[in-house]
Amino acid sequence: MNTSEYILDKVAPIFNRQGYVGTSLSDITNATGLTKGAIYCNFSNKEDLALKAFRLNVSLAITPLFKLVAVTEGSLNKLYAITNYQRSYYDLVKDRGGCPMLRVSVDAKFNNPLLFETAQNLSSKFTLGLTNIIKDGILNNEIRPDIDAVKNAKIILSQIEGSSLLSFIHNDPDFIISTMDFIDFTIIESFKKVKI
Amino acid sequence: MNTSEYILDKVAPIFNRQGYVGTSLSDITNATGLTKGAIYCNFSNKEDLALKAFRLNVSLAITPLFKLVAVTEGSLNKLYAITNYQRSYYDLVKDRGGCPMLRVSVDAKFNNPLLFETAQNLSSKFTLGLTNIIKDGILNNEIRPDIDAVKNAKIILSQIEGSSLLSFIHNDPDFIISTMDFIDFTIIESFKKVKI
DNA sequence: TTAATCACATACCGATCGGTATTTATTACT
DNA sequence: AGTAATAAATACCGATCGGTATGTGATTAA
Repeated sequence: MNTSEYILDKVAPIFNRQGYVGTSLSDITNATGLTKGAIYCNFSNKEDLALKAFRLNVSLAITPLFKLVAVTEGSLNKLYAITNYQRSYYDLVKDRGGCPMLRVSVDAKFNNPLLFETAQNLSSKFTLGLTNIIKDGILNNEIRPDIDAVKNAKIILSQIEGSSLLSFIHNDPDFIISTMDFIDFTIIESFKKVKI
Repeated sequence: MNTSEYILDKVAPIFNRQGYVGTSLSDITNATGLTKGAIYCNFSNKEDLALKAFRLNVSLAITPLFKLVAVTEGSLNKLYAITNYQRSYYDLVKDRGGCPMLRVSVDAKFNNPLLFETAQNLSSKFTLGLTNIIKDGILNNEIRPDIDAVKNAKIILSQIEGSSLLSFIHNDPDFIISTMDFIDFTIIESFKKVKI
């Protein structure tokens, strides 16, 4: 691990907990044990560091889910893989300040366009991914053809992000657990074709 | 409207858009046209101002919903009143920076315990309110007795907050609309007793 | 009429902000 | 061994931060 990676490793959770404006250069030098000279030798400025820290947080919290979905066969199985991944999401991110996409979306919308756009794109990718899973399921006769893929993708992602937020607010993973159970037993169940 | 109210009126949307640390005293003096002397004559410090600004944001965005629910008769009607209120929520808060409960929860958790606790209590009140609506519905024979009130309250609130966030991220009120339709036609519908 | 009070403005405080120029130590190459 | 390149430390910059002490003009009460 080189110095840049070391800095990101130490700093990424801080950015996610305290936000972009809430994290100062002295927070960063304290956490790394390095000086400002070292920081600015490895990153062009604070925004550059924040952006790469966000990418690291995403690669730890969300990218594994995308990879898991990619290697899972079948639309219904992909959906179950998502809810299953989310069940352990609270433990995964609780010490890092919760869901990075959520944090940056709220934090950066009105004062860091570049950072916000990155989070926005990630959210779009998530929505589109869900939509395509459902559409593919319809094409492959796994999912009823009368299911609205876009609508249901929006509903499911809303539940994922909302339950993540509320578990985070109340230190209660049951918001996620209950919501994922609901997605499994009610939403995904309603996707299934009636057996003849 | 006295000076304190005038300041809060001007400053509350800024706090909600930029967050607590993201809003400086000069932002405040610029927005109000007043000087620091006037601000500190009306509020003891920045945290005091932020807390009261949060309360104002809540009183404009969320309190009306609580009042609407209070004057609505019947558990199912109360639930429909909530989803109906949410349908116009995006327009209600879009210029003010989104849902204040969501904003402060994310923003204040690790650097402003007092502010965070206020948001946390509000969220608890919301969860408890939903739970009691469902419980009352069961007692009054409006809702099936096998419905888990706490679980469903958590699920519904997750959907409300999550869809609000995503509409806010994508400037697309349809996240809220689709999710509220889903709550109406699937969740609340499943609460209803089967007609004999 | 004058003294006290009040609300806000002005002027100032030390601390910290993000960022940079310079110096120093280490490594790599010839 | 000597030199160039690199990486981090040091020292410093102006601007801004939240907060306060003092000044001032209007209002009120005696």
